[in-house]
Amino acid sequence: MTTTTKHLPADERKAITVVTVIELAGRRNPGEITTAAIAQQMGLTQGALFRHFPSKDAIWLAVMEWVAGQLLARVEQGARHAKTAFAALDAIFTAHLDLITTCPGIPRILFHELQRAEDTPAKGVVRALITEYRKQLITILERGKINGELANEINVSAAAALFLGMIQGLVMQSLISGDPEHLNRMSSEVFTLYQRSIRKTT
Amino acid sequence: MTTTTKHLPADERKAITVVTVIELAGRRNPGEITTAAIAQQMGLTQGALFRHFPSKDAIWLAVMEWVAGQLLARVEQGARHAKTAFAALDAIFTAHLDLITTCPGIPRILFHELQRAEDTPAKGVVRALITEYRKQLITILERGKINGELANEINVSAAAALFLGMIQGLVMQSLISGDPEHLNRMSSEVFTLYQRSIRKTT
DNA sequence: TATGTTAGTAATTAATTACTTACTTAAGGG
DNA sequence: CCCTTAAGTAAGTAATTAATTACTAACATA
Repeated sequence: MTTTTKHLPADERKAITVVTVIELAGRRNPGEITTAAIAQQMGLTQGALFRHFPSKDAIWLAVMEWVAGQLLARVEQGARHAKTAFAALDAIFTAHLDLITTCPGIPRILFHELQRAEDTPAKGVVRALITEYRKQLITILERGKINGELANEINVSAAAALFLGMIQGLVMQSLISGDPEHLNRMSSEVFTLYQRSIRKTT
Repeated sequence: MTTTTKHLPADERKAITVVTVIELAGRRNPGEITTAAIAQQMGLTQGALFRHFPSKDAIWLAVMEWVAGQLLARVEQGARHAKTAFAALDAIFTAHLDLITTCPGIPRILFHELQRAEDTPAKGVVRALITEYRKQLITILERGKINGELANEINVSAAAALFLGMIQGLVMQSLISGDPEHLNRMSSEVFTLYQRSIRKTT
């Protein structure tokens, strides 16, 4: 029996808050997620949230840190356990899309935070996330050049940008079609094209 | 002398409203643009806006129609005056980035509208825009296959998705870096990669 | 010039929002 | 077993927002 007590330790409550926000972001505009909506989804009163977070921005910060952690962990694991550069890129691509498929709210949250005009701490976390992601990609791409997998003339910075754009494009397409299955159907075809764009042509 | 009277004909006032919103979206989060802010930027009182638009959503609808018109006009022109498929894609790519550079608010507006949960009329316009854009791209790509410019084995639907993703990726990168110049520096390098992804390898 | 219409103002309204406060309840260690 | 304290409730508050209202100035034209 899961003793569903009302009072939870702070750490646990914080963790639940984060996943609740991500779940809500999968269904509605992140900018329109109110503290009242978060609380209701958790079966809590609105005021209770402010026992654990000093402000709404603090909630967003916690969410971003969780997302960044999840995504970077997958990227790093993909980068580590792969022999070739292509295998590494494929692993990262798959892991990234897998995360997005399980948590459709994540790309929406990231987009929304980047749109904000103010330089919030949460935005800083997103910026750091993308910067680190790019760095990992560039390392892999340069390794691929040395291996002879990739053409020497390609611009690795552009190749990293295209990699991220490829994922974004897939996300946008599924946002438009409203069909999350769209993502899985298209992804392998698009990745094939990406490989063509950087591979060495013998 | 440009008689800067206060009273303007409705059509003119509507047009000014649209460009004002786009200009504001370049500097702040589209979701946080209030009717008061729009009015202030136009040198008008807030209530006056509702003489010309029945609701705020109607303002967004007008903005989307204007954006869609601008973008599709450029796409179609790019498609028309080009001899080869690659030339057409290049023309569209350049025209699209040019529009974004002059009006940085446009991609932000489109992203924001796609994020919204409700199915607003404005969102419908965006959906139609992207659908038509994709259709044009696919036509060009298929023509390219027949020409022998493109490899026969490529998936044109995926190639269209990658084209849009490429632009999105560039926009996102410049959102992150906060540097609009970043876009121009990177764009040609990324487009080179895109060409590699679809061209026939002899 | 008289008259009807369009476009404007200034003030107000109802709803919503993040955040606060005063009080209550449940945990759990000495 | 009690008592401190962390966690939760319920009812606020001040600020902001889209939309409305009653009124006025500018324009068109017969």
